[in-house]
Amino acid sequence: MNVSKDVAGNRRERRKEETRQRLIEAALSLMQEKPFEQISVEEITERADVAKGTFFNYFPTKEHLLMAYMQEMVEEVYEFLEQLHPESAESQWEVLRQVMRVIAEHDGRSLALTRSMFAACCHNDHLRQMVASMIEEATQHALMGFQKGQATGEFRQDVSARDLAHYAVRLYRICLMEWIMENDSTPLPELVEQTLEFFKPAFLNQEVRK
Amino acid sequence: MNVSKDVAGNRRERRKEETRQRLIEAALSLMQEKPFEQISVEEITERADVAKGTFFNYFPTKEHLLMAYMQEMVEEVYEFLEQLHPESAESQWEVLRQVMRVIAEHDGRSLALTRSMFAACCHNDHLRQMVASMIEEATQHALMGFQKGQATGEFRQDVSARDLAHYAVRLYRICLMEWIMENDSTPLPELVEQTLEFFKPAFLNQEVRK
Amino acid sequence: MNVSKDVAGNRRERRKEETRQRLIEAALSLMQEKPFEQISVEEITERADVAKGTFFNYFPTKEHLLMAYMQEMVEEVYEFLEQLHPESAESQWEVLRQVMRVIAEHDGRSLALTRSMFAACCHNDHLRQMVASMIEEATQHALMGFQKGQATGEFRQDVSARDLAHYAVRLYRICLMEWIMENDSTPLPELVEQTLEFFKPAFLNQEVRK
Amino acid sequence: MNVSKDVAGNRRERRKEETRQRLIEAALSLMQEKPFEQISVEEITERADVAKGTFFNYFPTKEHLLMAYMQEMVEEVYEFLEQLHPESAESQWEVLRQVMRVIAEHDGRSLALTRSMFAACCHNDHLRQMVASMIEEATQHALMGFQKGQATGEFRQDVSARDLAHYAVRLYRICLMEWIMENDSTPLPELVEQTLEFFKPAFLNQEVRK
DNA sequence: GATGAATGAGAGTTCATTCAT
DNA sequence: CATGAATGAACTCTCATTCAT
Repeated sequence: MNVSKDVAGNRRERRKEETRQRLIEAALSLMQEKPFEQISVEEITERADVAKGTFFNYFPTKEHLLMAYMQEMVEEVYEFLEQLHPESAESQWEVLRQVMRVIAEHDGRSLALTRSMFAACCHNDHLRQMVASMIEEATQHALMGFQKGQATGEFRQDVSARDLAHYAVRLYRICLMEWIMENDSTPLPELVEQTLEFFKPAFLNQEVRK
Repeated sequence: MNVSKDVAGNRRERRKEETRQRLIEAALSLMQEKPFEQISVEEITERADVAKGTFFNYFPTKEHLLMAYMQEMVEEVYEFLEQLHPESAESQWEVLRQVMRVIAEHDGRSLALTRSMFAACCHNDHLRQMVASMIEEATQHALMGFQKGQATGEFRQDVSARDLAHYAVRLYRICLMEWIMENDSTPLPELVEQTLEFFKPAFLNQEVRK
Repeated sequence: MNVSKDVAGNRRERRKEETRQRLIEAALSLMQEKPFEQISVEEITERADVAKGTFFNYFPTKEHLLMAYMQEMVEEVYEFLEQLHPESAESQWEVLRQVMRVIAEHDGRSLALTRSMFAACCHNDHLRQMVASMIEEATQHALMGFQKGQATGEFRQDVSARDLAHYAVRLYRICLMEWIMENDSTPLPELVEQTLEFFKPAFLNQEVRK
Repeated sequence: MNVSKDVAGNRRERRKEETRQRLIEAALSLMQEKPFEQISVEEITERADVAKGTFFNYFPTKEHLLMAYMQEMVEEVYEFLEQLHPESAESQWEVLRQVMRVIAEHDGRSLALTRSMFAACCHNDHLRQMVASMIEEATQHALMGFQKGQATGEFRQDVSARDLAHYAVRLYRICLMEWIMENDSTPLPELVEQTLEFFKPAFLNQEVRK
């Protein structure tokens, strides 16, 4: 009986989690079409194929869905960063480039969604905070690479590794922004590639720098 | 009678223009408090001290006000750029820095407003187009400086002046974005200063670059 | 031109007042059918034959309608009391009886409405306050009668005229309550008549009784 | 096995009754905070620490809980009245006063709850019926006292004992109503005391008065 | 051109009730 | 019998826009 109860409980929980995901995905899919604020709860539930009221069993407020999604994204990013094992690489710059490319490929899949999230961040302190912590995490991670690179003389040494990491992350973000602001976009990964290439001199050691 | 009519017509036109400005300013002032979409026409007209219906005598749609304002901004920027006479300067990099500082001081006055405009751009193709043309204009302008700087050997020559200009403008925009995304912001001009300083090596000529 | 404007303004104002009254009356008519809380704004506007949104041009909240109505009632009662000229009467008790009868006839027209107002008062401090001030006003008015009656020896003198007035008003209210709580009601005026008759000894001077 | 079944059955029944009581008490406790209609089933079940669905195993409808509670109150009052043995008293008026005081002390404990019940009665025929039967019961009981009192000459004899009882009960109810309608209430027992004192002459035999 | 009352679609949210587990 | 996820009708309130004055 315990067992059957557990199993049943699990099924229920699974179903619950599934509905939650359905709601989030419905919202994401709609955000490809228009900004979050213009999406009604009803549209979301319709696309998720649940009743309108069900929405509020999962998210006390429409806004909470966005934050829940962002939370998932944050966790995903953390996991991704943890799985990286860049020690094996010969050039840290190369590592940076490759990591950024992977992220760019991920982010680059949906222009509309990224725009929606961006706009949402403009108006929402919580969301901004979450993004900030994601960025901090990424910066921390990059920091290690830059420290190694500074040690080997690959990177410039007249600024702190922290600053290098910081500006590297910014570089990625400018690409993201550039991308969502253009009407006829180059694919994000390319944009990143070009931008990195251009700004490389600001990171690498120049033999003759005094 | 012709004359008096003209005079009357002028007064009328002046008043009309004045009301228009009052509406725009009311909207801007409200955008310091909350995003554009959360501002109602009634709030705007109330602050502008006109009747609700009057709004639609000036802007066919709430959204048109935003575009009208952006149009004004564009024109303002154009005027500003035309008034610059940077030929007299000895270092083009210095010119760039000073121009950016002036712009940053201008933009830096209202965080909330800038956020609002940013978010609006995310959702509005027209607005984005306007911003794009502003940026293009700015890039054009910067181009001249970089051409001179390349000629004197001040700037790197392994990339086109166009690219230099392009990335310089991007650099400004990343600062803008960074600024609106932080919750506890450094003043925009400082941010610009620091960022420029960091990325300087990506623009300047390095004696020993092969 | 001034004149025509004024006339137009007046027409507008008249229409506005008319709509307001229509809304109030629609609400009252619905309150004969069910308690206020169970009436939706839509029902009210439908019966008043205006659009749903119009309601909120007149009352910021559904509740405000009730208070507006109560305000009107209060003013009506004040006016009524002012118009009374009971000085001419020979017996103050008779005056009291007649006044109560008039009021009872007025209140007695709608059982359901009175119930609704009563219930609303239970939950609403503002409403209660208004009722309280109405009652105070009525008490003040009754006070004068009782003072005269005490002077002529018609009323008992071992309690203050204030108390006499106070309890007289209470007596009316108990009838009102009794009336709304019965399922098969005697008409309110009769109820008042009987009740007054029964409690007369508590007001009149003893000596007079045989 | 029969036995164990019975025992188990008893336990089950005890638990069932207990849950029922918990639900009722939870509702009552909430009614101290806001009117019944504004209380959701979920709030009740939460406070009773059972699942939402459980509620409907005990009461087919939210409203039924109120009636169930009222039923309990009715029975309680019946029991209370039965336990009274007022024969021993010398003055029936004194008996009346003391009984009313006891009831007033009971009712006087929760203003908000009393208001809630009152309002509920306004809208609910069943509830009103129950109250009516409670009142009838009380009146019946009072009747005996008044008969005795009339026999001894304590009470006036120009009206029926039935009427005396009737108006005595009304007197209590007016106090109750007065109490819930005031914003700054005198304690109910005091109110009752004062009111009884004032209206005494309407009950007692005249000759007896000094 | 200015006014502001009227409009009505639509928003987010609540909640009594049902029912599969 | 307990559970709590699902339901969907109903709610109050907002607001861009229209239009008669």
